[in-house]
Amino acid sequence: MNTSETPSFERHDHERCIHSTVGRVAAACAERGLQLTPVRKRVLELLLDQHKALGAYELLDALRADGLGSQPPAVYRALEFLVGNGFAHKIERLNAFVACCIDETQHSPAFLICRGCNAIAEAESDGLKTAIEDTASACGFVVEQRVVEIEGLCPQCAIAQ
Amino acid sequence: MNTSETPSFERHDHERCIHSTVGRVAAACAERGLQLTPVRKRVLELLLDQHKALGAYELLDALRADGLGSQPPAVYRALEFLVGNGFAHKIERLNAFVACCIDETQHSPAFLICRGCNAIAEAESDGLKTAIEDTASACGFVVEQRVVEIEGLCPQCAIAQ
DNA sequence: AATAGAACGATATACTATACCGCACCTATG
DNA sequence: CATAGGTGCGGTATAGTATATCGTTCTATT
Ligand SMILES: [Zn+2]
Ligand SMILES: [Zn+2]
Ligand SMILES: [Zn+2]
Ligand SMILES: [Zn+2]
Repeated sequence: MNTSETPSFERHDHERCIHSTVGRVAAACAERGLQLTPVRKRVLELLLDQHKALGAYELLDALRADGLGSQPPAVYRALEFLVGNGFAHKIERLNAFVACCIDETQHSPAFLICRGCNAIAEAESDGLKTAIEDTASACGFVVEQRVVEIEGLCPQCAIAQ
Repeated sequence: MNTSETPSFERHDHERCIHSTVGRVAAACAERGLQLTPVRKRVLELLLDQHKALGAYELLDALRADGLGSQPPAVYRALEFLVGNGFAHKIERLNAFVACCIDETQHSPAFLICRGCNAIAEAESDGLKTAIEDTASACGFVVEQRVVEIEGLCPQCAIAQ
C-alpha cells in the first residue's frame, strides 16, 4: 500500500515546513490568480506555527493582536479561502483547522490526531482510498467527499503512555 | 472484503427497522442495567423515524411538542446516553445524530451520507478498518477512535443525477 | 478616470454545546 | 426508620462555533 505522511510526529526542521509551505502557497496563488492577502497569509502562518489544529476564535484572537481583523467574519473568510483552495483543512471532530503540508492540490487525506500532544498528521493512503471506494460502491454509493479522522496516540505519546 | 450495510438506501420495511431497534435497545438496557427513560426512548424513536441525521435542536423541538423537555440539556443528556452506549451515532460533518441500526455493541462504522436525499447508511467494513489500521501503524500511530464519513450520492439520487 | 469584481469592516443573529445548581426518586446500608 | 449515595432531570445561564447582510474599500482592467 502506498502511504505517504507528513513528519508531524517526528522531530523535524519545522522552520522549513513553514517557509516551504508559505512559499508553495504564494506560488500557487500567483499561478492561479488568487490573492494571498495579509489576513489570509497571517491565518496560514498561524496555522503553520505548529502541527496542531486551531479554532476559529483562537485565530481571531491572534488577528486582533495583530490589528488584522476583529470580528468573526474576518477569520471565517480567510479560512474559507484557505480550505476552499486546499491550503488548509477543517478537522470536523475538533471544529478546528490545520494548515495543509502536502504539495498536492485539492486532496482529501486521512488525519491522525494525537490526544496526547494534540499534534495532527496528514496521511495520504491509496489503500485507504480504495477501501472507501470499495465500501461505498458495494452499496451503490457514489463518493464525492471523504472525512477520515483517526484519534489516538502518536509514537512519542504512545511510549510515554 | 467483508462489508455489511444497513438497507437505508433501499426500499425496505422501515417499521421493522424501528420496532426491532427499539426492542433491541430495550433488551440491551435491561441486560446492562441501563435506564431507557421516556426522554431517551423518545429521542431514539425520533432518530429512528427516518434514516436521516437530526440536529439536537430539531430533536428538542419535538421533545417540547411532547412535553418531554424544553431546554437544551434535556436533549443533550439523552444523546449522551444514546451515543455513549452505542445506540446512536454523531455525524461530525453535520453536527447531527442518527440512530444506530446495527446489532453490534460499541462499533464504529463508516457513514454514507447522501447529499441528495440526506439519507445516511452505516457500513461496517473490515477492509476499511484494516486500511485505517495500516495507514496509522505506518506512522507508528495507535488508533483509538475513528471517524469515517463519506459524502456523495445514494443509488437512487445518483440515477436521478 | 471609469468600471466590475473581490475583499473587507461592522453589526447582528443563528446555531451548537456545556457548566452548574438543586430537587425528586430509588436503593442500599446502618 | 434514618441516612447517604447514585442517577436522572428541570431550569438558568453561558460558552463556543458559524453565517447573513450591507455598505465601503481595494484591485485589476478597460
Ligand atoms: Zn513541521
Ligand atoms: Zn493537506
Ligand atoms: Zn429503515
Ligand atoms: Zn439519496
